[in-house]
Parts: sequence; C-alpha cells; structure tokens
Amino acid sequence: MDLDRDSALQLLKEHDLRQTASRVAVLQALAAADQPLSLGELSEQLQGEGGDQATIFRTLVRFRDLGIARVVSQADRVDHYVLAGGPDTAEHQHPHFECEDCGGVSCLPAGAKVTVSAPGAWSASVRGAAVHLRGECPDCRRSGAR
Amino acid sequence: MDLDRDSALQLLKEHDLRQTASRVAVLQALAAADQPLSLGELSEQLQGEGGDQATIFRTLVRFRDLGIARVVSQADRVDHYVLAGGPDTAEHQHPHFECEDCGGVSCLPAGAKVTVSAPGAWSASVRGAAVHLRGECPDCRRSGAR
DNA sequence: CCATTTTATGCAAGTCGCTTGCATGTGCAA
DNA sequence: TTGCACATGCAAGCGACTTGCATAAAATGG
Repeated sequence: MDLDRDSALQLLKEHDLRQTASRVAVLQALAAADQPLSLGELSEQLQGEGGDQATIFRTLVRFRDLGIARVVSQADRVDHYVLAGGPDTAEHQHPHFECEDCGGVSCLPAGAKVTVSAPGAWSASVRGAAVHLRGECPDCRRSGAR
Repeated sequence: MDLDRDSALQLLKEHDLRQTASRVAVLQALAAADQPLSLGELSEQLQGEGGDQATIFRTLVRFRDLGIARVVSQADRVDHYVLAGGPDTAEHQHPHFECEDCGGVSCLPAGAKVTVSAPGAWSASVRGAAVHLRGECPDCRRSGAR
C-alpha cells in the first residue's frame, strides 16, 4: 500500500498533529514498507530527510499513542513499527514472523492461519493478543545460515 | 520442576563444561523458576552467589549454544531464558505470553492450544517456529492497568 | 598431592538503541 | 503578521547486553 502526501497530511490533521515534513515522511515510509520498520531503519531510510532520529522517535511514540502506528515486534531488542489504523483497523493483526538468524521481521502471507485458545483466566488475554512466531525465515533456512 | 546439585553437575559434565558454583546456581535458578528469566532477574536473584553478571551472561550464552537453555522471549527488549533440554526436549515448546503492560513473560497453561499453518515457502519455517502471544496478561487486565 | 594447562571469573570499559533535556525554530490560529 | 504552543536538533543520559584483559580456579598428568 501507499500513501500520497495529501492523505498523510489529512491523517495528521485528524489527530490534531501539526503537519511537518518529518511526520509526512515517516507516514509515507511506514505506508510504503512491506515490513515492520525499526526506528533505526526508518531514520536511515529517511536519511536526514525525515529529521533527526530523536524526532522520528518522538513521532513514532506519538503515532503509537494515537493508534496511528503499532509496535508489532521487538525482535533483536528493537521495536518494529507498522502503520496500524485509519479506516481498516484490522490492519496488521495478522501474525508476524521474527527470524532468529537475520533478525528480520516479516508479515506472514495472507494464506497463513493461526488459531489460539486457552482456558480460564487466560482466555480473554489470549483472544486479544497478537501472534508472533520466532524461528528461521525461509531465506535463512534456504541459505543454511547457522 | 527442580534440579538437585548432582543432576546439575552431571548436566555440566555431559556438555564438557567445568563444574563451577556459578553454573550450578544458574542451572538451579532456571530449573526452579516457573517463568522465563532474564539476565537481570537471574543476576539479581543469585545476588553475587551466582557470580558477576558478565559471568552469568557468558554462562547463558554457552548454555544456549549447547542447547541447555533457550531464549523464549525478548519482551521489553530483554532476553528471557528457560532450561530447555535434557531428557524432555519438548520442554518449553509451548506458547509463551508476553504482557505489554507489566513486561512479564508467562508460560501458558497446559490447556492452551495453538495451531499455525502457512503456505508455500513459509510452511517449514512456521512449523518449526516458537509461538508467542503479545497482549495484556490476566493480572494486568484485571487491575485495569492502561 | 603438586605442577601445568585450559577455562572460567571479575572488573571495568565499550557498544547499541532507546530516551530525554534544553535551546531554537516553526506551524498555524487570531 | 504576530504570538504561542508545539516540533525539532543536538548532545547527553540510560539500561542492558558484550567484550578485553588480568587473575583465579578446575582438570589433568605426574
């Protein structure tokens, strides 16, 4: 998916956020990415265009608090964000895969199916939880890393 | 479960590791814990008895490389270890729950069921992956944190 | 039981990513 | 256009993991 400048500005306005170049850049980068991005990846990818890393960080925090973005993984001790909201709230509720070799985080293909259930007290918690799989991704598996 | 001193020593010997107080302490702490422990928790719990944090760290790394222990979660940007091996290898292959509020990591009760499947290239990776659920644990949910 | 060799341990310093304080700059409503 | 609340940059602070290096201790062979 993609996000044009106007939509980005609109999104910011909806949340009473000031429209700045940095925020638009972050929004578009997240929208364009086909994988969850970390603060580092984001700030590297935006190469100054998106502002200082601290700025991006604060932007991400604000986005997260407002529900615009979500952290979907902490693989390798690093938070990974995705755009998560707007019209289609269910966005990125699908399972994610964290590779123990390359540290990458991937969104599982549409065909993936996961069902979870737990008894008693855990029932509600489990139902609302995000699913993560940790293992070796297809690429690393193929290249036989490790 | 629990681990007596002799079993611990034996376990070390099996892996050609020197038998030291620190390692025994780490083994027993991991064995006694009913939840995955982080390096910090471990070094705090052993309070010097188990040696320096660097020592515990290296011990954990070695254990992990040898398959004696495993990292089952990186919740809150912190690795959490469990004893994972010995006779019952399937140990801790069950799903774990990471609470986004309190940061705790719990082993789901025996009754929990999880099934995952994915198409094509992901199939094998997914089958061998560890399952993690991220959400709000029953305790936090009850106390209405957040 | 002692000497030697191979590892393990402690301490301190280093690294990496996230966070935060503070002074400066800027979107935007009046 | 002006003023102010909010955003940005820079640099410093933190937490947790890692690593270098000198010292101590477990194994092993006499």
